[in-house]
Amino acid sequence: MSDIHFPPRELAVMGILWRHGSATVAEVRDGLEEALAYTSVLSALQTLEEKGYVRHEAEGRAYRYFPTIAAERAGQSALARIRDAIFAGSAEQLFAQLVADRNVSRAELERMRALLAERLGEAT
Amino acid sequence: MSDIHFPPRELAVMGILWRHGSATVAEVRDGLEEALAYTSVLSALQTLEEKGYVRHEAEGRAYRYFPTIAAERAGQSALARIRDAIFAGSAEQLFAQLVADRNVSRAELERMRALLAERLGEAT
DNA sequence: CGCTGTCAACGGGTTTTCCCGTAGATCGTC
DNA sequence: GACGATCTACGGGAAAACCCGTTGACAGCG
Repeated sequence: MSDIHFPPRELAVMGILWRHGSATVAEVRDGLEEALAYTSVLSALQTLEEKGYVRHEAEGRAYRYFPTIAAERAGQSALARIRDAIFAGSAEQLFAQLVADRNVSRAELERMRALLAERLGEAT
Repeated sequence: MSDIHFPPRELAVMGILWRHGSATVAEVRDGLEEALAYTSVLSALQTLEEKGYVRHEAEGRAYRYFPTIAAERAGQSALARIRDAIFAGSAEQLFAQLVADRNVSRAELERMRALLAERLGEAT
């Protein structure tokens, strides 16, 4: 039910916070692919805070921003949306597309297999 | 590089086109969860057409709309984006989140396993 | 022919997203 | 204390997304 949706720029910012755990405005700015003005990054953070996806603490003279939503939860929501809209509700089709990517390493595929075996081994 | 991104409403519309292969305005409207005015749906289709994600053919007095982009391609792009932003670039983590969903059936999991075995069996 | 229903085009209003300049506060330094 | 660097708050402009009313076209029907 949680209808979480991040527009492109805000998602990019959240991505950096998830990777780092937390970050200052300057750190987010450095992490961003596109070179934005300092105030632009700050604005993004502020709107995210307004939406409740982020909070901040004072750190010295600056603010340190923390995600208030776990990456897993955002991921769950995003995957469900993609599954339903793009893959006609089929997790299997989604998976097929995922592993069709030539860039996924053999090691990764093997760990997926292990994960799958574990999941399949569970009691019904 | 293909930076495909569909805002929520447009994604919902595309989803219906992908499911049906094609659809008239009325059909899209019926398929949508939210009850929108006819003209609102038409507008969405027209902006999608403007962006080149959709085209139309005359069908009787009405138009029939077709997606011009394959669901697989949109899916590839969407998955890459959430993998990078939410799962720190790890397809494995994304996969873990996918199968963590209690709603994926055992049958689906088994087909994933088969798919994975096939993919792993390929020559390096 | 006139009425009714369906359709696409158009335009406009509102909200959201995006980007940044300016202003004001604060800290360290000379 | 003046200066420069760094930071947040604020506001505003531009574009995108969203939602729909109105209009005019056209087809079927009595």
